[in-house]
Amino acid sequence: MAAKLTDRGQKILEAIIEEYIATAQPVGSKALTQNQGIKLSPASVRNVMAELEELGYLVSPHTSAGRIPTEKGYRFYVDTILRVSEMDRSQKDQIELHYRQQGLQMTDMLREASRTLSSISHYTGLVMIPRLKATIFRHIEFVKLSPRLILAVFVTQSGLVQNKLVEVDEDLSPRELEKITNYLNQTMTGLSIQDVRTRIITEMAQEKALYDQLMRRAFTLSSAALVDESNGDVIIEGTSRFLEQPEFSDLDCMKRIVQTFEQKSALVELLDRGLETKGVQVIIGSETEHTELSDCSLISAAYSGKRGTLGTLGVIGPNRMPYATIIPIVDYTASLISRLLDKDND
Amino acid sequence: MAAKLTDRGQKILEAIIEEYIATAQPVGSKALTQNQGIKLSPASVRNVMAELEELGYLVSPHTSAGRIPTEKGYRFYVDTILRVSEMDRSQKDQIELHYRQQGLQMTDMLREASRTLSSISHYTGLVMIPRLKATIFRHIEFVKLSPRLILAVFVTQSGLVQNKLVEVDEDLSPRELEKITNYLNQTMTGLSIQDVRTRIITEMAQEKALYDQLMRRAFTLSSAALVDESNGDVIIEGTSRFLEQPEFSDLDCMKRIVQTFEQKSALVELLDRGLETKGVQVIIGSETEHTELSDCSLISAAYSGKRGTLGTLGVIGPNRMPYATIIPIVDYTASLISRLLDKDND
DNA sequence: CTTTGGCACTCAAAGAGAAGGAGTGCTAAG
DNA sequence: CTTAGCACTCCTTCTCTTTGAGTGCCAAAG
Repeated sequence: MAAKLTDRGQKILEAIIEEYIATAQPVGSKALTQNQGIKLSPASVRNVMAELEELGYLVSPHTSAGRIPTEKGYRFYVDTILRVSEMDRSQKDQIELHYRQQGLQMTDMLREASRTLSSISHYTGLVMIPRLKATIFRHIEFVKLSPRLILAVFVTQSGLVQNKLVEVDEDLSPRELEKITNYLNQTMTGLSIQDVRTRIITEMAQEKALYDQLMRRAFTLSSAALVDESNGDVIIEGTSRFLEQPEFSDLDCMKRIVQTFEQKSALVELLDRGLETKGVQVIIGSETEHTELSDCSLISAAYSGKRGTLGTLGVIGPNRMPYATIIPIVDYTASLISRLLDKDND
Repeated sequence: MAAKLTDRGQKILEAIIEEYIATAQPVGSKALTQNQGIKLSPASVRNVMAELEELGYLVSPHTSAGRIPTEKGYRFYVDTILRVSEMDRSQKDQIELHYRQQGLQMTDMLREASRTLSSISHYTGLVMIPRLKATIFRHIEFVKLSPRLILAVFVTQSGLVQNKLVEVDEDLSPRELEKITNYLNQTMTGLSIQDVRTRIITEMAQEKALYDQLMRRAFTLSSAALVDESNGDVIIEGTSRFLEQPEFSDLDCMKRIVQTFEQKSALVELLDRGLETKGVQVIIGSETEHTELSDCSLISAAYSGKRGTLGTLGVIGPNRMPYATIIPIVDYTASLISRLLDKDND
C-alpha cells in the first residue's frame, strides 16, 4: 500500500525524530505537545503516532514507552522532510581554520580533514585515500638504493606521493635510470594510471620494445612501480566518539563495531558507494549491508581534484545522528578539500 | 622496613597473580589450595596472604572477597619471581610467518609488526616509528613539481622513506637540482641526520657558501627537507582488544583510554622511555605517570638497525597481563624486526 | 613454633516484591 | 475531527532479604 502521509504526519514525525536525536530517549505524546510548533493535544498526537507506527516510521520499545524512529523513519526524514540549510560564514571559517597550515602533503591534509570532521561533528571522521588507478600521472622518479633495489617515487596530479620498492634482476646504471625516468615522464604525464598501464602493455607488445632493452626495462620497472596492491585505504579519526553514544553502551556490540573499523574493508566498501554519487550520500543502518554496522549511519560526499572524483569522505555514527547539522559539514568539507587540492598543485 | 618475603611467600604470591591473570577474579585461599603446587591448608594460606597484604603486594576489594595483586605485587612478580622462558621453535615460526611477504617498505613492515603483536598477544600492539634525527642519511632526491614547489624524497639507511614538499623562492633548473642532489648524496651519505644538520649549519656559515649561490640553495633546500616536525609517531593496532578486558567495562574509563590512544602523545612518551633500555621494559600502572593509563601496563623492547637503536615496540593492556607469555613475544619481535631491517638493506 | 580445623562475622551479589510513573489505547463527549 | 478521562501495561527503581564466598581469630594438634 502506498504510504500516505499527511502534512501533519510529517510535522510530527519530524518533531519526534529531532527530539529523539537530541535526547536518545523514546518520545512520548506529552513531550511533543510541550514542544513549540505542535498545537495539538496529547491525544491527537497519539492518534497520529499510531498511524506513523502503522506505516512503519516508528516503533515503541514496549507498551508504556514513547516511540523511536525506525530506519524507514530516518530514511523518510532525510529524503523528504529535511531541508539542509547553507552554513553561515562563521561556521565555514571554523572549518577552514583547520587547514591553515601550508605545505601539507595530500595525505596529511586528508588526515587533518578526517580529524576536523570528527571534532566538528562530534562523531567519527572518515576519509578515503584516492585509489591510485583513478589518479593522473604527474611524475615518476627512481632512486637506486642498492644494485638490485630501486625505490620508485611516484607523484600524482593531485599531489599524492607514493613510494614503492622494486627489486630488479639486472643492475641498472644511473644513466640508464635517468633515461628511463625522462622517457616515462615525457610520455606518460597527464594520463590516468589506468591509461598508463594499458599503454605500457601495448608498447611492450610492440616489436620496438622487444629489441630495445632499455625500453623493456623501463616498462618492467614502471609497471612494477605502478601496481596498486592497496585495496583502498581509509583514515579514521575519533573512534572514541562511538563510546560516547548511549546506543552502544553494550560492550559486545561496541567491540564488534570497533573491530569492523579496524579492519577497514567494510568502510572502504561504504565509502566507495559514494564515488559516483553527486552531493551528499546518506546510508542508514541495515542499508550498510554489514550486520556489525546495522546500527550505524554514514554521511559521505565525494571530493575531487582537477580531473574527476578522487575519493569520498564523511562521518559515521549511530542512526540517531543530527543529519541537519552534519550533512552541510560533510558537504562543505568535501568541496573545501577539492578546492585545496586544486590550488595546491598548479 | 625492608620487605622480608619468604620463599613460601613468593610461591603463593606467584600463584595468586597467575590465578588472577587467568580469571580476573579476586583469589581466595581455598581456590589456591586446590591449585597444584601448594600443599597447605586454606588457613595457612590465609596467614601468608595476610602477610602479603601487610607488605603491600595484595589488597582485598572488600572483606569477603579474595585478594588481588597491587602494582607493587605485579612489579615484584615481574622483577624477581618471573623467569621468562625462551620461546620454542614453533612459536617463533608462528611469528615469522607474518613477515613472509617480501619487498615491504619499512613503514609497512612496522605496521605488520604492530598487527602481529596484537594478534599473537591478544592485546594492543604498539610500534614507534623511528625518529628522523636518529637515523642515518642514505639518499636524497629532489623532484620538481612546479616552478616553486619541490618534492624532497629522502631515504634513511634503515629504509625509511620520507617525503616532504618544499616551497622555494627561486626557480631552480633541473641541472642545478641535479648538482645539488649529487653534492648532498656524496657528502652526507652515512652521517646521522643530526650530524647532517650540524654540518649544514657550519658549512652555511663558512665563507664559501656565502659566495656560491648553488651551495647556498643546496643547504637551504636540504635543511628544509630534513626538518623533523613529527614528534614521534606510533602505529597502534588492536585497540578493540581493550574492549575485551573486564577491567575496562566501565565505559567512561574505557573512553578516556581510547582517547589517550588516539592522541598518541602519551604512548610516544612511554615508548621513548624504552629507547635506552636494553632488553624488555615493563611499565606498570601508575608508573606510566598518566592518570588515564593508570590501569594499563606496557611491555616494550627496542629494535635497531645496523647502527644503533631505531625505536621501540610493544604491547599495552591491563595490569593483569600474562607477562610470562608476552615478554618473550615482544622480545623476539624486536630482535626479528632488527634482523629484517638489517637484511633488507644491504 | 607452625599448621590446621572450627566458627562467627562481613559484605557484595543476586533475587523478590512493591511502589511509582510514564505512556498508551480506547471511549465518549465537545 | 479533537480532546478529556480512564483503565491498563510494563519498565524502572527501591528496599529488603537471602545467599555464599571469604575472612580473621582462636584453640587444638603436630
